[in-house]
Amino acid sequence: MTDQLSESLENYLEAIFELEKTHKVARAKDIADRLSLQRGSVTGALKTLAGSGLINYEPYSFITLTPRGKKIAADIAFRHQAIREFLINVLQIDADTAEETACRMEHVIDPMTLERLVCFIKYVFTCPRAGEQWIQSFKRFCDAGRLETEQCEACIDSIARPEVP
Amino acid sequence: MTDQLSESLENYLEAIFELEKTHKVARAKDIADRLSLQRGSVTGALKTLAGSGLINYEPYSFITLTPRGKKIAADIAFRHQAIREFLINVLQIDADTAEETACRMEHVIDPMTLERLVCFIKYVFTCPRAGEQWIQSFKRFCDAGRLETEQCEACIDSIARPEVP
DNA sequence: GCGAAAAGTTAGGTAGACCAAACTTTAACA
DNA sequence: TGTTAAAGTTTGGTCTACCTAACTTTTCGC
Repeated sequence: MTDQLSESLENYLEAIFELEKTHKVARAKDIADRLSLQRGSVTGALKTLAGSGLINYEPYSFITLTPRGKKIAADIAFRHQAIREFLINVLQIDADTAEETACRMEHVIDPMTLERLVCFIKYVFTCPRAGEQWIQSFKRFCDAGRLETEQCEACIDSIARPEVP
Repeated sequence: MTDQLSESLENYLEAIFELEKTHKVARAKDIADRLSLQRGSVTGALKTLAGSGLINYEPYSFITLTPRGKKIAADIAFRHQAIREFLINVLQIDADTAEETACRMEHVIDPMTLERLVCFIKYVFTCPRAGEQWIQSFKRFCDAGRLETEQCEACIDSIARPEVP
């Protein structure tokens, strides 16, 4: 009941969550397609999830999340989104790679790291010392393998100071 | 042969790698202890790894990594270390949590993300706009939930400009 | 409303990764 | 050097998560 879900079951729950959003209800076929599994594999997982009280499931009927299931699924989706944002906006990873990596990392990140990650993204785009310009410079740092020291002076001077009342 | 290792086998390889460093050779008992497994479980895994040419293994004898095994193990250890460093030095996660999270993430990070992560750590501690002071400010940002805007002016003025010849 | 296609389920099977317990080999020391 | 404890292995079993293929139910187009 309260024990935590396997990576596999988390994926099912996440798929149902997304399908509910786009299609109102989730069908076994769509879940199978989304996770690249055979239809037969889905049935067993649905029974497990229903047994844990996370989805409403009767044979040959539609599948919906219970309140408990929705809460957990939303949490998984949040983890996914936070990691994806970090990879894309901070590390400047391409969208496809970021998506795939987020799919794997979402199952292994702990609450503390998640919290800090979210906070860090916010910090980077809030603190005047960092920001979009600073991230663009990171991208060039990656390509060049070194800091463009000759532009440091101008870069530092360009920092916008926030108004303090 | 060339197919990639399961998370489980990566853990065995990493354990053997660390034990070789500290004890010269790895013994099945130590591997079992390190991974919190029963001795019986280790034997099977060792056969698999030997079959893949990653370790030297004869029944009742010591275990060592082959060159190929060592290369892979070193790569796993590098992934582990990079993630751990990021968590501790950038996100300011405590050492124990960072260690545990790195143990899980090392199996799912892709080469591109790893490269960028390593590069990002270097960037943060190289770019004058960031650095140790900036990270300390991040820590306060996490606790306070907001930027200490009233100190922005002084913070920006305190940035050390690198000498350019 | 009927028949075929699509969707869902069931049954039987495989593979990986583990465990517990019995058994074998090695090592240690008295 | 012989005995015994520790280390290593084997065996048989479990659990999860898949698959394929046969079968059942539902849905949809005519």
